[in-house]
Amino acid sequence: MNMELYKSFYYTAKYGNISKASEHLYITQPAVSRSIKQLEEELKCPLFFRTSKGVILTPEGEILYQYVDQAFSFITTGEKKISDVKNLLYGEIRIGVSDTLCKHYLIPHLKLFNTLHPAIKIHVICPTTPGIINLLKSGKIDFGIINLPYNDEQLNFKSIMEVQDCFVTGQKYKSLSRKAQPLSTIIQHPLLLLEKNSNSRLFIDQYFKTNSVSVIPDFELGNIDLLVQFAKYDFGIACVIKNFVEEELEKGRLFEVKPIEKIPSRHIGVTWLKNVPLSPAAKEMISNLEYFETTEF
Amino acid sequence: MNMELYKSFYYTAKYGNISKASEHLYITQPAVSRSIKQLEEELKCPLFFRTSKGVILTPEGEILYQYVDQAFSFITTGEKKISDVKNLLYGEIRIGVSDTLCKHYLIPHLKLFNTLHPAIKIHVICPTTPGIINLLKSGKIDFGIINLPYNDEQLNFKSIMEVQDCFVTGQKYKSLSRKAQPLSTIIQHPLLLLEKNSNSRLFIDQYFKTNSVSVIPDFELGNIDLLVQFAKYDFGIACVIKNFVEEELEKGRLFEVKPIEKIPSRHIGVTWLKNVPLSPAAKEMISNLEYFETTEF
DNA sequence: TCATAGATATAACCTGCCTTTATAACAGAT
DNA sequence: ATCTGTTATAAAGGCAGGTTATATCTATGA
Repeated sequence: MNMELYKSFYYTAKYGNISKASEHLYITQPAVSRSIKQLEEELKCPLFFRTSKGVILTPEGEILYQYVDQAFSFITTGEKKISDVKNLLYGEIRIGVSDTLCKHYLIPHLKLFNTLHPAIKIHVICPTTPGIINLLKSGKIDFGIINLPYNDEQLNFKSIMEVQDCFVTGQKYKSLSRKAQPLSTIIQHPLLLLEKNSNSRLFIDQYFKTNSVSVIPDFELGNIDLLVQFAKYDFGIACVIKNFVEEELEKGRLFEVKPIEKIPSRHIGVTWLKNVPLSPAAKEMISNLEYFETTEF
Repeated sequence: MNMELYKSFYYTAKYGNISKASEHLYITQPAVSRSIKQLEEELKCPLFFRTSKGVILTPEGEILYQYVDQAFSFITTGEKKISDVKNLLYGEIRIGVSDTLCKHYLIPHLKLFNTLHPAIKIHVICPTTPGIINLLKSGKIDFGIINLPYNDEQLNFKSIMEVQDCFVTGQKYKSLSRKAQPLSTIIQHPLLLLEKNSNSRLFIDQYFKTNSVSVIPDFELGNIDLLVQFAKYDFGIACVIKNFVEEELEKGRLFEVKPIEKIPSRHIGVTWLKNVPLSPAAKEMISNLEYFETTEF
């Protein structure tokens, strides 16, 4: 059954007038006239009484119209929703992000995004980096926020923030912060590092390796907040992202222990599937991420 | 927006596979492929992820599909309803008919029709003959059942039963029933006739006029049942339709007074608008009417 | 690693349907 | 009687959309 015929039927029924319908359809009257005739033939059923003032639905036409009318309003709302999606008036974004980045980077940003686009629903899930990659590839999230570098053929990456790792400590080892220390000195103190499954830990391990030191941390913790807490309570020297502890350093609650061998800076990035187009909402959020300033503790 | 595109979209989404969709649409795969592309262009929005195993709806496509799916099932049920109407599995019939014809002719027929077509709703309205004509012309009823003859350019008529008027009486005037009486004798007794607004009354008045008698009835009643009751209670001689009082005559509760001047037979007929096609259900009922036997009191 | 199967995309061609044009027929209204 | 607005009909023509042929991609299995 040709759906185009129903378009003629719909407008003709709506206006009770084939000529009016043809105007709204931007085609000529005979075209509509014939479409209706064709529909009537295919349904084997007259749908309109023809009069000299227009047309009137037959009882059968009336019945059909009830359904066709509904059908068309569904199509129309469907199209409206799609246009809303494009205009960020409707939609949802699913984000995968680690605990730390969620707290220190994403949350403040989400707050802004939400005030700009209140109709967009946002889901956040906080697994490890490999978990994020899996969720991405199985289509469960739109994009992930991870620590770079990361290599994957199927993924796009975009740096959204440059971060600098650093060593921090509490009162007990404050003296070390007076001047830069050789890495070999630093590692003689108790060390607080992230757990082995994190990308950040891989990065810092690489740094130790590059500088030919072998490290066995005294504590391996799940996120930066815990590292900071342990450092404050003088359990040792923690390796954390400096950008996220600036306030603690300024207010003298933590002290930076600078190694002579500089830790290279690295990047936080957003990543998404190459072969899958992003939704307009996700695109919008990603494009905003890079311009956004992180906040402190 | 071209509705045909949604047909391709619908089947492709349903089967997650453009090739499968093309089979169901009885067109080739590139045709469907292009239709979808066109729809995506018109909505300015990708609707499917293409994979090597088929296609998967994008989030926007998913949203659209919810609406399109609904729309299509409305169209489908609409078409189903129309087919039901044709097969007398759905529909309604609105009938205009006088009290008397309703009781003695129509009701028994409706009972049969209803057992044959239980899904058809039937509305009966019982106005006078002019009322029936008005309802017809204003589209409020599908057909009327009236006493013929009746003349109207806009109407079709079809005789469905031949009826014979007759004079009947109770015990009091029983003696008149022994042999045929001259009309002049009959009218010297109290007469019971229908009210002046009825077609039947016009007919019998015409009969009196033809036979050059002038009649002033003692009672003018609204329907045949009342005439029969009054006759039984010896109020006089009633003029009624013989077909509807056969049982009363047989059982000796009424007696026929035969006039020498025979009353011409007349017809009950069904009438409907010329320029408006009848619904299948109405057509079916009308075609059955003529074959149906009337019942007695 | 290569070949295969099954999916979609692309390009060119061409056909048939649908639109347009032009006209008739009809009903009300002026 | 004429004019206006309605639908129906017939003929002609153009283009939307279908077909054919081919490319490309990706899993899958030998």
